[in-house]
Amino acid sequence: MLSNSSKYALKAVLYLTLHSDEKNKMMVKDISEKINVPKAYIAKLLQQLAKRKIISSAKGPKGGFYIDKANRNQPIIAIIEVIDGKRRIESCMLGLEDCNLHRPCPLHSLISPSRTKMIQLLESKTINDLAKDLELNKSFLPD
Amino acid sequence: MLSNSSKYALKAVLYLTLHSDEKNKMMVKDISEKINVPKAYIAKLLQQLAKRKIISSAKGPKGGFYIDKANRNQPIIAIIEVIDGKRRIESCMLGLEDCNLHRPCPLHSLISPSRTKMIQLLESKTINDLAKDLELNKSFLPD
DNA sequence: GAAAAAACATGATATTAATCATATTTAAGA
DNA sequence: TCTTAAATATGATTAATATCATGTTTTTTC
Ligand code: FES
Ligand code: FES
Repeated sequence: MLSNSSKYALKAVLYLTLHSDEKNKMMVKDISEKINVPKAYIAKLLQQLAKRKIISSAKGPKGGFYIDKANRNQPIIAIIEVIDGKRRIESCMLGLEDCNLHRPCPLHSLISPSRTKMIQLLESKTINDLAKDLELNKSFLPD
Repeated sequence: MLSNSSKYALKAVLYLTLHSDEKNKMMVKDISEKINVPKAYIAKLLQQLAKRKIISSAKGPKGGFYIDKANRNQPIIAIIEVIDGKRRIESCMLGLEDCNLHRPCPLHSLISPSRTKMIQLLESKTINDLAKDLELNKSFLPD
């Protein structure tokens, strides 16, 4: 469903949402340690996210990554789309080019409704929504 | 979600369900051509499925793979479990060891219900159920 | 009981995804 | 304006999947 990279990216973004803002930027090194993902690996992912404005960044001393107001209100799926691409999550279960309603594969009627639901939730829930759950101890960031 | 291998396996099993029985076995070569999957690749998958009794097989001249009555009534998920393993489909979205209800990851509440639903359907629908849909032109096997 | 036709077992190669490394650019602060 | 601290860009390596190849065993048929 999600690539490893997307999982890491999501962890990093949520961590940043809880622990950074315009005034408090975080360095790759610290993020990496806290979320337990190799530094060079998460660096690459964070750079991709920054380039696509999912998160914010500043170069130079006192620089780092952070999440600003606008970043916070983006849907979860934005992260996944940048890292995995839209296709991965929406593609046909049996490997058809597109999941085509006019010529559905044998699994389509079985799983399509559930998947559509999932995607809708990923589209409607924001980064901030998930961060709130974490703050309220309704959920937990895995090591 | 599903590996390529699982997708191929499922295609092959459904094709066999429609075109084989105890009296009419099919050789790898023919299956491979019909479902458009490389011969050596699908052969390996079919052998795994046969060893785990998901499908049937017979060696020697006039041998081949086929689906018998018992095979037909197995749940779809049996195929996926043999090829991908149970873990792949049930694992936590954020990469936790198990999807743990006592310490759910941030995505859990969002996607777990949909995923559970999907799994239940894969458990309850049989190979035969999907084959029926194909016969009635309610669904189609991808090339 | 020998020859051939099939699955079976095992291993090799190729492709993709995950991980690591390093040189370049930018901006802060002395 | 020089030094340094950070992200950025790019590419190299490693590991996991997907794909291909080939020798071995079983069973039919003559
Ligand atoms: S056509 Fe395959 S999942 Fe929709
Ligand atoms: S704990 Fe992550 S999906 Fe359930």
